[in-house]
Amino acid sequence: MDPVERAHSVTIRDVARAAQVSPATVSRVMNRRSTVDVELARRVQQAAASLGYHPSAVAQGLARGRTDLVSILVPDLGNPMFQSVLRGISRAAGVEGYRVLVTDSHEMPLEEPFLAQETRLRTDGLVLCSPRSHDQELLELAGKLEPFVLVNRHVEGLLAPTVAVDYAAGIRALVAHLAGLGHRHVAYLSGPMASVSNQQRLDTLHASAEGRFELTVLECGSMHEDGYEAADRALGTGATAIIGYNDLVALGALGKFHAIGVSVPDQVSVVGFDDIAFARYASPMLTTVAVPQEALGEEAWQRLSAVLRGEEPPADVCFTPRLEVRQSTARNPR
Amino acid sequence: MDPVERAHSVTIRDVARAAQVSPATVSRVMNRRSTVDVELARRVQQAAASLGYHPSAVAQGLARGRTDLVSILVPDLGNPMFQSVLRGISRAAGVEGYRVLVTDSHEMPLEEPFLAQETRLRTDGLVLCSPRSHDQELLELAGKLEPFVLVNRHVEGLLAPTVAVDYAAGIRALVAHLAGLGHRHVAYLSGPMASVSNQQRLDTLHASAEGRFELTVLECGSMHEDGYEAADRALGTGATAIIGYNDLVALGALGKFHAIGVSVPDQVSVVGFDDIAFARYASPMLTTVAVPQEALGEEAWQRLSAVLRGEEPPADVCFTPRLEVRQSTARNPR
DNA sequence: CCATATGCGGAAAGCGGTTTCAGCGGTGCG
DNA sequence: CGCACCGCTGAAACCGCTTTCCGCATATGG
Repeated sequence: MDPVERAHSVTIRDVARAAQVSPATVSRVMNRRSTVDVELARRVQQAAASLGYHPSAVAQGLARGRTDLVSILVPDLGNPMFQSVLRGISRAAGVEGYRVLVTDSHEMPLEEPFLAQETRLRTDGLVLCSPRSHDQELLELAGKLEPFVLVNRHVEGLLAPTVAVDYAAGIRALVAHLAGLGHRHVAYLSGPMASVSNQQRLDTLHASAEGRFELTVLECGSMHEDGYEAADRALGTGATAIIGYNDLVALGALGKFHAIGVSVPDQVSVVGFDDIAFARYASPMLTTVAVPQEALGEEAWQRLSAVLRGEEPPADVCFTPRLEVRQSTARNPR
Repeated sequence: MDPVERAHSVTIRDVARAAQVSPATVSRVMNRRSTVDVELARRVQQAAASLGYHPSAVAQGLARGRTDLVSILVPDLGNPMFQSVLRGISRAAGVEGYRVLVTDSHEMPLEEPFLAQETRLRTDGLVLCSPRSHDQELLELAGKLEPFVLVNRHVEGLLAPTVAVDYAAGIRALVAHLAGLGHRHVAYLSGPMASVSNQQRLDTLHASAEGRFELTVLECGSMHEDGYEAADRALGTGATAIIGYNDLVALGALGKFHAIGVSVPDQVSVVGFDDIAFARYASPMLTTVAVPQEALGEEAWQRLSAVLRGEEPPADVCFTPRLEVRQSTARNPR
């Protein structure tokens, strides 16, 4: 009764009382369920409006067994690549009335399983974006994560819908490009060592560089600063071309070269991965392997959405990235 | 009973039954509330573990009247500025066990009130980031949004905790810098016309440019592409310096100039706002007004957190941005 | 040794909705 | 005119968990 103590929101019962109907009827009106007498409906609408009633999403969630929320877990919210995927999902999900809960694992693979489970518990489904955990861990976790979809990662034996990118093809295109420009020594600025996608790129790189050029691998990281810091180390190896783990790293290297007066691509070529928006606006414009980022998110949502509706999700998709040759690569000057 | 039909998750009752205790006791054990006999506790723990029990966040939310979720509404998830703020909030909130629900209004001021309310309904609190709506609208909405905090925007007469940036000071520093370099004609690439912050910058710009240089305003936008597209238009006005609405716009212009062979800063100076990470890595490195982005998010969380705990939030804070002079500005060549 | 304080655990009442089910009056048809 | 059916509404169960309240058993003090 105490108005101070009960600052709480107005409930369906309050509306029912005001409109002199039962809560059931209010619920029906609010949800346009079975037909309700037009006069009653009007009374309910009016009561709801004048009381400023809004149904509690939490209570609805409990009653309906559905929250209209989905989670997405990314390794680094600071990476435009994941931001784009997030945008893609967020936009597509929004159209169907779903909202998105974001969790950032801050590139800490060990935290990932816990975070994934924790965030999943709060929503109806989950999108795992470039998970850094091991296959084994994901397989064990799968049961508790369902329904979920996997983005940017294929896990053998996992039944979850997957939206992936054929990075191997991207690597091969990159290698062919650099070899074609006459480069005989290439440095790879490696991503987080724990990252599976880094491992894959590394394997493919080794395999396809074989016989074409010498490959030097330098531990680096996944962010701007890492690339910036590693750039001159890479140059020191004598490499004439540098492959960044992703665009962030490549752009970081670009920045460093500019700062120390090393000309790209005249003295050294630089390439990245992802084709984030800034790759096109950097100077020189970054040659990179273009991944359809928003489409990745969009496709991920299509699959999650289907599963949530109890339907069969579309078949797994694997985008073949496109080599985007711009200005940061040129013929080997030596 | 049918295992197919009841694929549903295991509830607290299942655990209670398995451990031969009441649901109340299970709850107590799970929440380490009042002391429970160690033997019983063990039984419960074990039952929970073996059944793979995890309490339903939704049910907890309803029962406790608290979701441990907060919302954040941003005008453009694609803007690194907001991503940083989001990171700041997300990180700070995470420490206290809160997760973040993100909503992107896609620079559509008219949608904002609806989205704000909608997203607020699902959580315990809201962070409104650079809202584009009018003061009036926000004032009317305030009651239904509480508790919330305002970032990057001050609204007269609004009691909500506010974390702001003194853009006027930034503008003045910028104007002084450009005037000091001898620029007599400056073009402003205006942000979304509906945006309040754009309006403010415009006003301050007009006021402080008075008597120092001629100011031409061009409608532009808030994104990369907008800046890219507007760059040569700006050059066409005869301006020797260009102020972008934000870094995205400025970097877009930089990209265009590079593409068409206009040298920055030799032929034209370019400055932006925010100091997103890429500003430092662009070439030439962008002169800009640096806003402490993650700190903005962090401070916002401190205030929201206090209100959620029922405490008095810290006083409003207003960061004074710092002019970050880099390489994209130089003396007027004419 | 009895009365009172103390602590632990279960029953039950919510939290704020949705949904099933049954009752009610009214209509159509035989 | 009576019966079956139909559409609309309210009562009540339920979603899964928390928390108050109460009873019981044991420890404690007089």
